[in-house]
Amino acid sequence: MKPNKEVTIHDLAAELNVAPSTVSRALKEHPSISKETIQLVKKLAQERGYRPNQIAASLRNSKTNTIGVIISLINRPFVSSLISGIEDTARQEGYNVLISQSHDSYDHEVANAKALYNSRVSGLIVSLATETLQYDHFEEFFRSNIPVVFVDRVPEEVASHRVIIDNFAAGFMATEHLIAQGCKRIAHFVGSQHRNVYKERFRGYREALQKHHLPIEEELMISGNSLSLEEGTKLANQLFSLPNPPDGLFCPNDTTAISAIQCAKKRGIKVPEQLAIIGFNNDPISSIIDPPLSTITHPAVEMGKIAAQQLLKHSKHKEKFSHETVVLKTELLVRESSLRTI
Amino acid sequence: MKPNKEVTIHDLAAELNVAPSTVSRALKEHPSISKETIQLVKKLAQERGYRPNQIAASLRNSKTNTIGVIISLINRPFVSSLISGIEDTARQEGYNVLISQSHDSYDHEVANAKALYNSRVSGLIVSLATETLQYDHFEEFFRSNIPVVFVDRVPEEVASHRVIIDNFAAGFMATEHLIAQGCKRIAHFVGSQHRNVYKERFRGYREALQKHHLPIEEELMISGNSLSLEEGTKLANQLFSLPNPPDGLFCPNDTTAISAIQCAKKRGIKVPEQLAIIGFNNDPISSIIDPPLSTITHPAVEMGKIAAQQLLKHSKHKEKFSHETVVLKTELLVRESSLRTI
DNA sequence: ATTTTTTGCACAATCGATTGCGCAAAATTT
DNA sequence: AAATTTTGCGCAATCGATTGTGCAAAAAAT
Repeated sequence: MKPNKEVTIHDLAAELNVAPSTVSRALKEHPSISKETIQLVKKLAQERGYRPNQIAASLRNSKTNTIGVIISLINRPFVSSLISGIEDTARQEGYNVLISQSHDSYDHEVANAKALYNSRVSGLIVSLATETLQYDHFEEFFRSNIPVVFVDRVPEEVASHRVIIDNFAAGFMATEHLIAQGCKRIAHFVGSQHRNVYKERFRGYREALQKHHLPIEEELMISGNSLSLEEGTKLANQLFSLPNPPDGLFCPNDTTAISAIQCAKKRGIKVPEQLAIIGFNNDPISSIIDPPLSTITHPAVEMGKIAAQQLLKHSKHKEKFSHETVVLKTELLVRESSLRTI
Repeated sequence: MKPNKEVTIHDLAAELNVAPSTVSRALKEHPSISKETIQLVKKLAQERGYRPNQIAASLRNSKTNTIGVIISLINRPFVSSLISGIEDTARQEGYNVLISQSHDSYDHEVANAKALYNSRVSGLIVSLATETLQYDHFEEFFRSNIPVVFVDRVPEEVASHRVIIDNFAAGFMATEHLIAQGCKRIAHFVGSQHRNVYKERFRGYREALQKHHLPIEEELMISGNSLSLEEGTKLANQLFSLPNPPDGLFCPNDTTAISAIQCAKKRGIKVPEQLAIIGFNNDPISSIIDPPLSTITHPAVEMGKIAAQQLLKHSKHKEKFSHETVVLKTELLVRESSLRTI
């Protein structure tokens, strides 16, 4: 057995005294090839350990059977679950998944988009970087008719395929829950207003307050950026130092909610008695912390699956420009951090 | 501007009245092309928005500049961090990263290996599935001289490139720490003995006991499989139901340690006073739980980086068969769950 | 038995970049 | 001025699979 040498359709063709084109068609069971020839070719292919060269096929077809993914950072619970969903679905359909991290930087995102475009991906799934405000780097995909599906963090200005949740409704629901628990002064960590997710959650928060005739107070809306554990601690300290501290807190992610709980503990603020807290995402950690964190479920794996399905549908059937938006359900998950026995 | 039509070196060549080969060489600053021509070509390439077609280059070179990755499941903290490290390093060098999940199933792993092989990846990074006991599916990579680097969960029987930690030393260290805290009956959740990581941690545990003349008791070594949160709860309950329960517990991952802490809490077992617990991995969750979990640090991101570096080194220089094993440092991270004030 | 249709396959171009070989013009040496 | 070397670039094959076109043999229709 020669090493380093792959069997090609030419080898098979030569051995069977047929043309390479016949072998190619036989392997695909093309109707213009007789059953006997098909059997023969397939048998020999099996014996010789023939493996189709995807690269050659990709070149010929200008199609790679590869999905490109651009996300912020893989090692975040939501993101890794999203990718997990994408990968499972794509691989079942025989597609490969190429991933790239933007690290929430616009420049990285642009560079990754270019790289994936050059790699001739069949489609692209994107969850935008926090920084991203313009979307020119996706234009060439649109022009080349390569489907792009945005997930979770989507552009508001661009007509596109989307898989999202109703962040407004979720924010509203979370806030209303705190109100129902008797909270009168409800604070919010305000995420980057560039991104739909934080913007909408914030809007939901404000409208819930309005609906229930609670005042909207500037000092209770503290702006963050990365919404990391560290930043969460900073924001929480800021909040708890107010002369008139809040009795409820809606965090736009679980990470900062965790920070808030820990910070509250240190200061001797009782959760949920003195301060009811609710997060967002249902990260694994939210069920572990003490007290367990109330949160909004976020169907990450399912989002990934659906995004991949959308992409494959458009990639295969070349349906053009029926920009669909899929909105997935979220649920209020009440745990102890917000549950008062009134 | 025509849509759907990519600029090729032929287009550039035609416009400049030179041969495509000249364009190709000019773009690579090949010495046999004059400086002026290089300038000319590069300028036009820029203007026309030329993008090299990786596919065509890959076909010609039988090289894809793509790294394949096979891991168990992306949405685990250790794994996603590992991939993050791989991706960062690879992309800096202009490589793409193709990921696939084995879901800890041997069959999936084999299928993914085949798929990645057919995609002609330039190299492969693998962390083995729990189930995997034979390694034939990597043979074709070896034969084709495609570098394979095993990370963390590596085969013991196959000569290969490896990036690992010293699981034995870590297990020993963890156990000795519990002994130093005054524990006399130290339990261990025994992971799958197919995998080096759990096997070695277990061995470290036993040898530490021996060194300090503590009895090795069968009933304190409880075997798990998935080592999931759910399984952890089961194992913990089993352990705590012993007539003579342990006063120390070394878990081979943080997940089961978390389960154990929660289970202990429910039963009113005080951690660390009655039961000192130490985990493994330093998952984010370990610092959040109450009491904070002592653990062994596991340099996931760095492992990914080094694995990618190893791979790229071998991929580029085609160095053959100098199977290196890189062993990374781990540290004992003492938090409250094991810290007794003796 | 001849014409028409169908069947089964071969030929050759194509996808786009790469590279060994070779040739002519320019530069250098004698 | 002639011989030699160097410089700069073109030609054409190659990587492996795909596919439109065409042609001969077999099958069907007249």
